[in-house]
Amino acid sequence: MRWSNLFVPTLREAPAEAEVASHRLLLRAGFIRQLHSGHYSLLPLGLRVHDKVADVVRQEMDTIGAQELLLPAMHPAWVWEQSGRWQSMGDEMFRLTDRKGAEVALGMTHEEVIALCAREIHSYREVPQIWYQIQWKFRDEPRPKSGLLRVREFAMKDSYSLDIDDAGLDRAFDLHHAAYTRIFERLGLPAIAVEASSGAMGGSASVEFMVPSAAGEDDIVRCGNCGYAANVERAIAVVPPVDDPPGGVLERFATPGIRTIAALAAAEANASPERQIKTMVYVLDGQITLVLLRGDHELSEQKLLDNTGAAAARPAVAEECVAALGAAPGSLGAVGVTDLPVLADDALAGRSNLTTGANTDDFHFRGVDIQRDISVGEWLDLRQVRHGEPCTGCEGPLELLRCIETGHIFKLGRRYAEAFETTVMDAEGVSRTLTMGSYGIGIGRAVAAVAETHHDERGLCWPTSVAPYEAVVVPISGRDEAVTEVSERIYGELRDAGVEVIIDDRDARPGVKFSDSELVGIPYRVTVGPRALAAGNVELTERASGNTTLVPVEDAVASLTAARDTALAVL
RNA sequence: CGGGCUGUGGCGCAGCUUGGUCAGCGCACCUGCUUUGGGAGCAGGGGGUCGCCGGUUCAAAUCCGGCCAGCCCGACCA
Repeated sequence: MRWSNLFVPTLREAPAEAEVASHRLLLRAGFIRQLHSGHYSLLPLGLRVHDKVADVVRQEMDTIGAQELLLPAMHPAWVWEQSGRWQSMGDEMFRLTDRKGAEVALGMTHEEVIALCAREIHSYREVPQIWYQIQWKFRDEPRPKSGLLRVREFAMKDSYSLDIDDAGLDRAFDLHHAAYTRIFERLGLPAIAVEASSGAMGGSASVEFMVPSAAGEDDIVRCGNCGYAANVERAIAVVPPVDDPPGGVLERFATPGIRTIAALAAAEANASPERQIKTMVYVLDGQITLVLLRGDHELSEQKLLDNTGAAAARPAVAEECVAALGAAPGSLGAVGVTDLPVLADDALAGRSNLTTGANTDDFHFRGVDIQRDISVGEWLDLRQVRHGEPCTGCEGPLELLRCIETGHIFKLGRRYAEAFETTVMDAEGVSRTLTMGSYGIGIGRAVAAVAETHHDERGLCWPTSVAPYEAVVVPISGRDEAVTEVSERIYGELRDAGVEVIIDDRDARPGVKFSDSELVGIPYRVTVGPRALAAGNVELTERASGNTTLVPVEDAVASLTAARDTALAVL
């Protein structure tokens, strides 16, 4: 490809709306353009990277025996009604009406369609199956952001395993786990596999592949010592015990104007945050519920949902608190509350002589003994782990890491197969419902994650496995015939050698060509200039390291292909 | 959905407070000449209903109201 023919609209300055590195650089380097919030056009270079990422995924899926298919992006409403998700998906599903008045939706995922296809399987002899597709998915995200990281339409590789029993599902799950590990390695993504919440999908195992990045939206906890890793939605840590002074007598006292844990700690002796009870009022599936945590602990809403089985949780508004308890937030407590469900975090178990709100504005209780004074309905793990807390496995300090979720695998079980009566006959002639697993990788998000992980102040530094082109030949001084001749020759030979190469044949100054090739992030550059050429040499520059070596003209192609092959072998 | 910010040629911005020779600057683009190892120089040139609608006014990019869009934080989110 000749740069003069290539559509790469590079920008000297990044558009103001781009904040995170991948968004800025993908825009500046001419890979993507936004059409609308959450909807991006992939320009030629962007599509090449996208395709390469998809190909890596495809190869590794094929390696574990998965078969590619392609399912419709538009689904009739009844399919989603039959699985119960027409309602539960809510506003996140794009819905429209066709000319006949029939309701349809743009698919956000394909469990239903797969379960329907799988009805063609009739015998245990025909399983296991792993089917995958790379398909455009649509989700009406409340807030698209960060370029390709969170969008409303995107290509996703999703695969589905179909098995007759749990052992088969376990095997399919493990195959995917291994395949995903290889995929992210090949993409140059330092993904960490973490235990995750299954969320609304249910299921018995759930692992997310997380790439550390400040641009991410999820937090994970990791132990550098023993390797424990989990999404904060599930993570646990050792909570060092707190010594409560004995002899607490329940006593109400005035706390005028005090509304926060910190203010109470400052005003009252023996009421440091870890010796207070934080009372949060939540509405769980419509039911007002008190949620109790240690004063210095944070609630994890996902744990609240997961551990109660509730479908929806939201903090109660002040009016609801007053109506339910007689006081506004800041003076709330669970002492003596018997008409509402009370959930308490495990870290409060056995605690005594604590301080908490008295359900009268400007009053608190001291001397509270959880066991004696509060009717706890259920003890649960509800708190969010904090940076530096001891690992439950080895006591090593846990680190909290912000990450991009690039992959998620989990066991669905029989929910969808049951909804569509997807059954097979087993060896005994008994009808058995298939069990499914679901395994996703966002292709565009992976592209962004690679950009996020591989760039410097000059631009992108693509790993060779996904680079839009592998090499660029840069002739310096288009007027020098020897330079032109050697450049064209090397360009032709590289193409013949199977290298994806561009020649920057533009009538531009060297600085422009260097800057553009670095911004775009092509891994190898061959610079042909009169200076080196006079001694029979050209320069070979590696984008990522910036290292330049002089090589004789006749060795250039061999050196470059060797370097590329070495890089690809590792990926 | 709550909070904050922003909409002026392709990109980055100034102008708005104090309405009127303000539609302007840098980059990009076009033509010509020169130039060619890190985003060239000179000369000439093209391009903008100032997000949209309405109002105030002799006069609106500028003031007022409404709407729309985008970005950021939070909530939400297989």
